[in-house]
Amino acid sequence: MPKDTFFNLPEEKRQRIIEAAIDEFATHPFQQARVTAIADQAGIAKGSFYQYFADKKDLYTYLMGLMFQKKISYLNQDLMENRGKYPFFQLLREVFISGIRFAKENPRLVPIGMMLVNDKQLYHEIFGHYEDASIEFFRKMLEEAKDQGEIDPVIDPKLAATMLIGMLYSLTDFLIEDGKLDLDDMAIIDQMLYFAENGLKKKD
Amino acid sequence: MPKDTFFNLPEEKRQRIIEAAIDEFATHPFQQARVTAIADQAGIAKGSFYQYFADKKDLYTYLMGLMFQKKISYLNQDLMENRGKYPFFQLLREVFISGIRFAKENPRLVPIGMMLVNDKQLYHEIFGHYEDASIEFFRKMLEEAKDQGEIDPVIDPKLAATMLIGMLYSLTDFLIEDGKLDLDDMAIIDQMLYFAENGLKKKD
Amino acid sequence: MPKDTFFNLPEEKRQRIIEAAIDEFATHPFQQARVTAIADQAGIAKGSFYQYFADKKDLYTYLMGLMFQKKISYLNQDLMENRGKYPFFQLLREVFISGIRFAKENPRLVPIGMMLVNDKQLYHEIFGHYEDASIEFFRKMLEEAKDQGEIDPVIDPKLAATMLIGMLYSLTDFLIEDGKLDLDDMAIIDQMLYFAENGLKKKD
Amino acid sequence: MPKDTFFNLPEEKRQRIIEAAIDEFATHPFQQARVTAIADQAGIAKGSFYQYFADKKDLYTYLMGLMFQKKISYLNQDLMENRGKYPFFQLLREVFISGIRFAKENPRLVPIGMMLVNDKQLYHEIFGHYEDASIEFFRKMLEEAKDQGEIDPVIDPKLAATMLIGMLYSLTDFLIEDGKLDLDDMAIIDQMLYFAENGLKKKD
DNA sequence: CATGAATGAGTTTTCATTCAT
DNA sequence: TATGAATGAAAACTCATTCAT
Repeated sequence: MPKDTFFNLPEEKRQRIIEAAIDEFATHPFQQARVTAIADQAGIAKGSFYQYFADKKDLYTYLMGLMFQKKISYLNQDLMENRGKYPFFQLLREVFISGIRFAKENPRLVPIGMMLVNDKQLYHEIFGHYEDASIEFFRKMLEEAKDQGEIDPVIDPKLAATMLIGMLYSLTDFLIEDGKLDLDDMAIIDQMLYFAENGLKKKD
Repeated sequence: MPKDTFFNLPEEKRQRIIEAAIDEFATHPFQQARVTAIADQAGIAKGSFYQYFADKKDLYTYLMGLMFQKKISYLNQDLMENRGKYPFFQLLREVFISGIRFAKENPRLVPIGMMLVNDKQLYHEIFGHYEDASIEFFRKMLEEAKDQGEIDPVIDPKLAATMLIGMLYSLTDFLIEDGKLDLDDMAIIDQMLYFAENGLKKKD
Repeated sequence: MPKDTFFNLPEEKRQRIIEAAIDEFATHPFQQARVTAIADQAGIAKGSFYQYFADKKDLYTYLMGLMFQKKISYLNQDLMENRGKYPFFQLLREVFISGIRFAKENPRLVPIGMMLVNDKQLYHEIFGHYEDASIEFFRKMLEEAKDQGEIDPVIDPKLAATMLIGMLYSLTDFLIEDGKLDLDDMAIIDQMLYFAENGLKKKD
Repeated sequence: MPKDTFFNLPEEKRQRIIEAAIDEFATHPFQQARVTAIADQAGIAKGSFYQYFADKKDLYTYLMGLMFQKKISYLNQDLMENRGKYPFFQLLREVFISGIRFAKENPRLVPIGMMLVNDKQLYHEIFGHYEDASIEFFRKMLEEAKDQGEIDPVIDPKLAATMLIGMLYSLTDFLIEDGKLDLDDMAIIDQMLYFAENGLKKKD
């Protein structure tokens, strides 16, 4: 956790530091990211950095927390809280939409997340050793949908969750590099859903 | 490219160096990987390293080339060369099988690939700016299959290629961490194929 | 010297600062001692510290003065003022007793003194270049005792003073680490005196 | 332990480094001593320092080892090995002589030892937690002499050992600062011995 | 070819002290 | 007077690369 001094800072300065940190972490993996670059970019003294944060990881962890919250905030809360009442594929659409909106509106955050996912060591230091949260999230949804008879009974929920996550990651990564896909966002979501729905739904 | 001196080395020594490099790059992202560690592990002098390679990246690039070739070598050559003659989903099964076999038999190579994919900067320095090869490969296969009427006409080949790649990546990553999935390799491939086939095939 | 602001402080706050300083200097040599730790421990703002003291050394010097006074205060004043009237070895006993009582009752002050004695540079900056006061004190006492015929005439007073000081230092250092000696304080003093007396007194 | 690279260095360079280290550690407590100063003084690059030693403590520990050996080497080996055959006070004289010769001939080493003795933490990290070696050494000698009837039975060996050490330390410290004592070395030893002998020997 | 010592730029982190409010 | 944010000069340590032998 950042120190009190950080939270006592004027909003504007705090933002400058956060933006500078995002810039650095979006372009360098954690170990390569330089405190000096962040301080310079934010226009603060190197020493000040350590008035606000215990060390590089402290800032990084804080940032990951913010990112996580932000990502969550893109999900339609009503749908998530009452997910029992909605059909699975509507929920899935909702999740796809929020994931892609998040990526589009926060393109610099995507590579940070990607790098973290790839640095298993760091990931566990920050989020502990419980199972990858997103996979768990999808797995549960699939399990419930299977019980409701919406999903093909031969499908293994964990495997399917892993595949859905993979699709989503790969796609958002692809999306934020300009011009890699000609389709507009809605078309992409429709195709993903079409693919997933036909792939997973119960055959009659 | 490594220098001639490297290729003049006795096979055994060359292998030792390559193995040492794989060890280091499998456990550290490129920038973090230490030339010293590789030299020590290979039992050569640090100075010798620079007799064989221009610098760290030279070795890394060479390694990526070897890896690429090895990966290719897992594909059934007959199938690939005559791919016009086989149905798409049989080809896809073949690719899935080879991908998973490669990952299972070369688990240290998987994280190296993952890390590289994540370091866009480095990736482009090494493979240039042409499109991601694997996506291109799948896209073409899908394109042809679409022409043959095997694939649902509403499917966008590039998008579908991206999704298939994503699934495969996510899964191999998952696979090499022991115990993350209870299914055996064949069951995994069957499920992936079942999912992909239902998701992509032409509906009647 | 501390600034006026320090002496205008309410007694209680002044004490808190002094205690905090003792804590810090007892556990860290001067250079290692941190102003921040003292301020934190005393519950004052870092800036306030510099309202009270010119710098770290200012506080340290002040503390050494207090310590010196306190040490003196353990000496039986009557005996010291009229030391001409008492036999040397009674005075010596008195000094030993006061030295050990001081160490026992102010264990945190002992290491501070030890560290200072060991940092010649700092010692001279604080106490100037006049001869070590304690040695001088003993030397004079011995000189007088020699004139009175209590001390063996072959004894060199300055050398003997140095040896007595050495014994006393070494012992107090030893004493404050629990369990290093099984004897009780009085037995220790008796032995020291027995040793010193036989070593120094005039033989007949 | 220094790395092999250090021992492979030409004698002359190794000496330069050792001398530079002694200079730095003689004038600064361990924490205050600067690697940069040592490297500069020795005329080597900062990076080279870390080719030779794991870190600052590595060099320091090595130095303490050298110092210890050197100190031992000043003792008359015959006397020490056959100490059962010699009277206690002759042995003591021998130890005093060697201690003072060592200090006189290696004046820069004395403050290093003093500082180490005063940094309990560091001392234990380097020499482990066994009892202070010099005190033990004297204690045993006294014990044996007591059994031989050379020492006054009321004397506590451990306490006496501590006092002897204290005298010796205090004196060597005093000695190396020029002009602090007018006596020549032999006179000093004679006085110390005269003092100790009268203080400790069995009264008839 | 092989060796391994030498280099120094670059990185994180610490902390006494200053200064604006 | 009190505060606590800001500063920057150090310090330890790392490592790719060069170079003399």
